[in-house]
Amino acid sequence: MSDTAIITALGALAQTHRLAAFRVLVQAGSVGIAAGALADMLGLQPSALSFHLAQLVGAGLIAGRRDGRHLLYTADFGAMTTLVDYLTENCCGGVPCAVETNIQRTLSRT
Amino acid sequence: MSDTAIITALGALAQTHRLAAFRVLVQAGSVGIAAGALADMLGLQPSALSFHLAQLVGAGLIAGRRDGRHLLYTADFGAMTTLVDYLTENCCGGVPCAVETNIQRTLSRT
DNA sequence: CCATCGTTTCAACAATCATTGAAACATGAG
DNA sequence: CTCATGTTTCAATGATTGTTGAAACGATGG
Repeated sequence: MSDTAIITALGALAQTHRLAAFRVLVQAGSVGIAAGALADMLGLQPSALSFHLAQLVGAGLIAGRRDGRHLLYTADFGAMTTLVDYLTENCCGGVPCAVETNIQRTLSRT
Repeated sequence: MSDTAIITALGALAQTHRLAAFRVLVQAGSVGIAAGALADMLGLQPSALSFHLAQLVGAGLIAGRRDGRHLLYTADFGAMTTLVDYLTENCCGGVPCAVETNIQRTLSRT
């Protein structure tokens, strides 16, 4: 993921409706959610949501696939991880640091 | 960190110069870097950098402190972690998932 | 086919953001 | 006190972004 791709991804998430949509999709998992259903959940006009989903797709954060008349959208977890890694890269000057993420905490509960 | 604070933070990072500045500060650690030195590194006019630093401060991602004639800026690691956690919250529907961050990899090298 | 449903595309407008240069402010040196 | 240095503030301009409504597109059922 290039520097400009990171900027695009951050910019895509830096908007109320897009962040909300992304989080819903992250929590929905691989089944995905149809555009219309998302629009209802978020209280957006179809065209407005379509605009925002296009930005998220362009940023590589979500993907859409057709299912009959519906378009199902799903979050791309790989892209999310790449983004997180980029932000924390060389964190604290490369010294192992005290920063602990919630993914890490989840995994430590074995 | 509220939803709007997250948006502010993401928006603050979603810009070439601000992302570059933040990353330099993240890697510089707690000593910090003076505004002028940062402007040189990034090739920005002082006023332009000041504008961007103000946005990062406003987003809580960095802090500035005076040292004589200089203003030293440092990254706020806590804010960074909060941001990362927010993005990955309820990742994969709450099921412990395969997403592994680089912070986590750093810490596992014990 | 034809009508309809779900979704996207487009054009237009308002609002927000980035950049620039000049001026102002704070600090420390002589 | 006065001057130079480091940094910020301000106003103006151009560029980008978000919203809206209407129109178009693709897929399905009758």
